[in-house]
Formats: sequence, C-alpha cells, structure tokens
Amino acid sequence: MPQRHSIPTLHDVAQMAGVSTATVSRCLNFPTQVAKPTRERVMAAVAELGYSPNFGAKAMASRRTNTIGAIIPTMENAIFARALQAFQEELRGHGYTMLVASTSYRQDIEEEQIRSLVARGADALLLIGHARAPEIYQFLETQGVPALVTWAYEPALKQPSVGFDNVAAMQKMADAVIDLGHKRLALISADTSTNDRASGRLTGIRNALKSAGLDPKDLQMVTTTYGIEQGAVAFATLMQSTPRPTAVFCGNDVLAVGALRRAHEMGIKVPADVSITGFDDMQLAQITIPALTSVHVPHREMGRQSALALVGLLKDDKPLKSIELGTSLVMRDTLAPPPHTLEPATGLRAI
Amino acid sequence: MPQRHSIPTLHDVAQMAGVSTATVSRCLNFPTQVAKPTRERVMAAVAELGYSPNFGAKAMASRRTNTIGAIIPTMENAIFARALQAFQEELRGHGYTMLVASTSYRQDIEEEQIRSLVARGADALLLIGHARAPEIYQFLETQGVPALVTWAYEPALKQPSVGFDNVAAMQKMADAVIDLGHKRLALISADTSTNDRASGRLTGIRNALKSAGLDPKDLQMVTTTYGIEQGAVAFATLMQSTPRPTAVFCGNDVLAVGALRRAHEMGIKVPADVSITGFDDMQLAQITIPALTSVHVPHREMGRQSALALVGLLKDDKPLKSIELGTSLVMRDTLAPPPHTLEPATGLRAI
DNA sequence: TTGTATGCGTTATCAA
DNA sequence: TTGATAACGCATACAA
Repeated sequence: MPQRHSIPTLHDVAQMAGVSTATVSRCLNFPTQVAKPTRERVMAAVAELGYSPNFGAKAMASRRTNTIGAIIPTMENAIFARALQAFQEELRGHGYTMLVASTSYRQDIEEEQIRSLVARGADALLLIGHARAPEIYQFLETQGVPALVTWAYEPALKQPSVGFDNVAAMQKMADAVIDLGHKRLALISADTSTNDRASGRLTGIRNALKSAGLDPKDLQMVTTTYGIEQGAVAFATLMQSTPRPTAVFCGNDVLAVGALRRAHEMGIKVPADVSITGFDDMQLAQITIPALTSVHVPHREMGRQSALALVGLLKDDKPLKSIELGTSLVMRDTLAPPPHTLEPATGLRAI
Repeated sequence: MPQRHSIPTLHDVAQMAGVSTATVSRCLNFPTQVAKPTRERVMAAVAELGYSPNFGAKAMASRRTNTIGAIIPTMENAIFARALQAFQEELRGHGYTMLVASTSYRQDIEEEQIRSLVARGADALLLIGHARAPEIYQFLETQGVPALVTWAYEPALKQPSVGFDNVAAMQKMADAVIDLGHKRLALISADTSTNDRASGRLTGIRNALKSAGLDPKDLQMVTTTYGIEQGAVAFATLMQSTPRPTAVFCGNDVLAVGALRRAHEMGIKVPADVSITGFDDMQLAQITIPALTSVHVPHREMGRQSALALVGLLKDDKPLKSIELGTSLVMRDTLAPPPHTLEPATGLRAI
C-alpha cells in the first residue's frame, strides 16, 4: 500500500474523529472545554495520524508565537552559551521557546537577525549590549516587539537592561592591580567602537588610573578580535614595547588564556614577571596553570532574570525595568605585585 | 501625533504604492518581473512603512521556509558550536537559515525539539548521531522532512550520515596507547546506552584490546555526564582502584581536562605516572599543561559538508548519501609509556 | 458542548 | 506587466 504522502492537518484529524476542526483545535488548546468521550476520540485520531500543528498557521491565527528570540555575538563563546542555557530553561518553564541567532560580532548581521526573528514572529527579543543604530530600536517599536538588553546595566538609557555595570566591574579589578603597585599597565581589548561592553571596561581602567593619580594616556592598548590565538598575538606585541607593562588586563578570559599561553612559550613568568587578568570567570579560568584571576560575571543569573522579566511583560503586562546584578573579583594566581625594578626617572623615558 | 500602532502588511504597502498585493509580492520575490517605475514606487513604500514580511504567512502560502533545523546535545560544548558555525555559514551562502535547538543529552527533549522544528516548517533537519527511537524517523518521513545525521558515519544504516567512524577513531588511539606498553587501561565515558558516539568509542578500545591479545573485560570504566568537574571526579574514582590504570582514555576533551586537573591536584604526574587522552581536539586541548593528546575530529568540515548535502537535496533534488570524513591522532604531551614497575604475576592479583 | 464561518498575511494561478 | 482571487492551516467569535 503506497504511503499517502501528505502532511496531516486539523481538517484530517477532524474528519477521522468525526468532529469539526474547531473541536479539534479546542481539544489541543483547551482540553477542559470539550467532553471526555469526544476528546478521547480526537486524541486517538491525533496519535493515529501523527498530527503536528503547523506553527506558521497557528501564529497567524492567534497572533502570537510564545517564542522569544535571543541574539548573541557568537555561540563559540561558552559564556554566552551558558547564559542562554539558563535563559532557555527559565522560558521553558513558562511555556516559551527560545530562538537563537548569532552575529559574529557584526552589526549588519545583527540587524539582519533582528529582522529575521521579528519576521518569524518572536514575541520579544533579548539583545547583548546597547550599541546599535537607533533605527533598529525604531523598527522594533513599529513592529511592536519589546526588546531587553543584557550584559550591560545602563539605567539612564531608555532601553531597559538586565545586567552588570561593565565600567564599575573593570574598575574594581584595575583598582586592585594598581593597589599592588603596578604602574605600567596594558589592555588587550575587543574593538571598543561597536562594543559597549569593551568600551565600558576600558573606561573602568581609565577611571582607576585617574583616581590613582596616574595618566590614563599611559595605558597601552591592543585591539583584537575574539580568540585564544588573537590573545596570544596581542600579548606578544605588548611584550615588545619598552618599557614593558607589568600588568596586562584582558577584555575577556579567552584573550587572557591566549596571553597566558604565549607568556609560557616566551619564558615569561606569570605573575612574577608580568600579571595577567581576565574577565568573565569562565570555567577555563580555573584550569589554566597558573589559574586566572578574573572578574566574575553573573551569566546564569542574567539569563534567568532576563527570562523572568520578559515573561512578566508578555504574560502579566509588567513593564520592563532595568535590573543591576553584581560582579566580583576572583583572585587566583595570575596577579601579584610588579617585579622589583629601579623605576627610571620619568623624564628620561623619551630619550 | 500618536503612533498608528499596527504592523504594516503587504496590503498596506500595496495601498501606499497604488498597486495590488500581488505586485508587491512579486517586487519582493522576483524583482525582474515588474516594471522599473512600479518597482521603485513599491520599494519606496516598503522603506517608508518599514515593512517586513510575515514569516508564518509566507511559509504557509509558499509551503517552504528556506530554513534548516539543527539539533545538538548542548551549546555549552564548543565543539558543537564550532560545527554549527560552519554549518550556518555555508547555509547562509545558499540562502538558507539555520534554526538551532539543544537537548541537554536527553532523548525526550530531542523528540520534542524535532517536533517543534518540524512544526516551525524546517525544510530539513541535522541530527547528531543515530541513536533514537524508530518512531522518530517514522514521524519525519510522514512529515516529509529529510534528516541528515552527523558526528557519525554508518553507511550500513538507512539514515544517511556525514561524519567519521567513532569506532575506528578511538581504536587508532587505543592501538597507540597499547603499543607504548600500557596494559591496565581505563575509560571515562558518557552513558553508552543512549549515545552512539560514546558506545562506538568504547567498542574501538575493546577492539584494540582484543587484537593485542588483552582481555576487554579488564578495561575499567566510569560513566559520567558531561563537564570538567565530572571528569575530575571520575578520574579520582579511577585512581582509587588497585592496580591503578596506567592510561586513562576520556570520551571527550572536556572530561580529559577535568581528569588532568584532578591529577595535578592529587600530585599525580602526567604522563610519568599516568597517561591521559582526550577526544575532539578542541582548542582547550592545546592550552593545558601538559598539552592534551587527543583525536582530531573534523568538526568544521562536518558542518560544511552537511550543509552542502542538505542544500543539494532541497535545491537540486540530489539524494543524500553518507560521506566519511577522516580523523587523526594528535600526539601532544599527556601520553607516554607506562611507568616501569614490576608486573605482578597475573594469578596473584586476587589475593 | 459542538459546529459554522471568517480572518490572519502571503503566494500563486489565471485572466486581463 | 499587472490585478483578482483562491488557497495555505489554524483560532475564535458567534450561533446552535
């Protein structure tokens, strides 16, 4: 017997059960509203046919999808993956589905993904950081799709955010480094022009320098893309400068791990010769030798709280409001006082 | 002036441009079929209104979505994330969009996700490994959704796969270990009952033992879930047994990194006291000290080839066929001959 | 408790 | 080259 190759629809189920499509629909969505014998007949037909509702049709008819989109820079960064895991788990518990998209840190792709998720009917969106063109927020508004920003906390902005203060977090770390006596500092950072987390962290270091009476201009900085190897290359570059920095901040743990590895290869002792700090406190930070000093970021909590905020908005019409989550310094083994050296008179440096 | 809060539709665009909805649709999908002046008028209206087509409606009317679903065990494993990155890039180049879902290694969730992606209209699916209930393949067939399996290569099975031979890959590693003189072997593995990659790798080790004249029963094995900490715990367990194994295979690099770390904490020298091997050859394997000996898996290539195969099927009706990709041993620093010890007479072991 | 009828936003067929 | 109009599969207001 040849397979009748056509996808079963509500209509097919209705026919097999001898009821109307409306009854089948009710059976699936509001089982209590239908008499038990009828329901059983319908459910049997559903099982028999292997019926599965068509999402598009459902979305169009009901004008909602119970779907929330999340757009992150890259899935290759475990820290985002973790946060999304928590986000998804929480959503799942409330009957929502998560749709992910990634941008490879490119703003044009992000815009494309936002449009795609909106077209797919996402009821709301989760975005990383605030840095994007105003037209995008405009677009989201005309489409009636609420968006929540995470990985940042900027209560002054109109767009609500659930996250942490990147400036303050990095400033705490910089304070600790400076307190140990470091004066020649460097930073390996992502591009700060399109990434507000990166620029915030840079600002944090500058603030710390200023309040310690040091000149922010003296911070050496290398900008690079994301990756272990990129961190390694950037570190090597920094080590060629004279005078060498005694402490190298890294914008995230992955860059720091690369730096650490290159230091090892170059025979530079960490932290005896140079201190290295990370940011994110991913698992990676615990397994390096020496273990990485880093800034702990509440990634799971951000995911969870973001989910709760969005569900609250969609289900109970609770307006979004910004929520600040805390960070903390995790002192491990890559930060120590600077090596004891004769400090050259400042004026001689240019000679 | 209050915002007219309603999402623009084809109809709105048509009205503003003074044409029919059919013309607007053509403008968007087959621009060449419409006269230039008309087209320009329509495009202006599209821009003006910020029109964005409704995906659900489009899918329903055209009966395809240009969307391919991918279901992986977890996004927290960078190796899957990488493969998907390549998969997505390739799809993107051919006009397809990827939809991801993850299962936390749970079969019930996988089934749910498969149904969800099918309901969302995925034109095809990418799945990891072959181990799932036959009803699921049945379901996919009645729904007319083709599925490709990756991370495995089993040409004997009906379901086509693009991947590598897990048995052979691990067997190569086991051969190398045994050749060095190791006799007391152990394995830290994921659950082999629901994970065909894990069971394949186990089989590989057993095969190597047999062909070396060793008893496969002597392989000590600890089953655990995925994670660095889990690997550490499993390793500690193994080290309590007497006689201690001299080589510990790990089902993946993440478990191996945990094992390595626990060895370090326990003061056990790797590889002098015990050898440890991984599987996947993720970046992680290069940054540990000592660097991890592992099996290189062609993750990016699997992603790329899988995308090409599925696009070939959907666009050009080329039937799916299984493709085998190669693996290779990556010898780094965690594998060495066993420590020199007096081998106890076999018969005495039980005393 | 169940059925009828309409609309959701788009594509595609057929005429014009 | 363009316009009517009939699907597409489902939810829901209203009627029975």
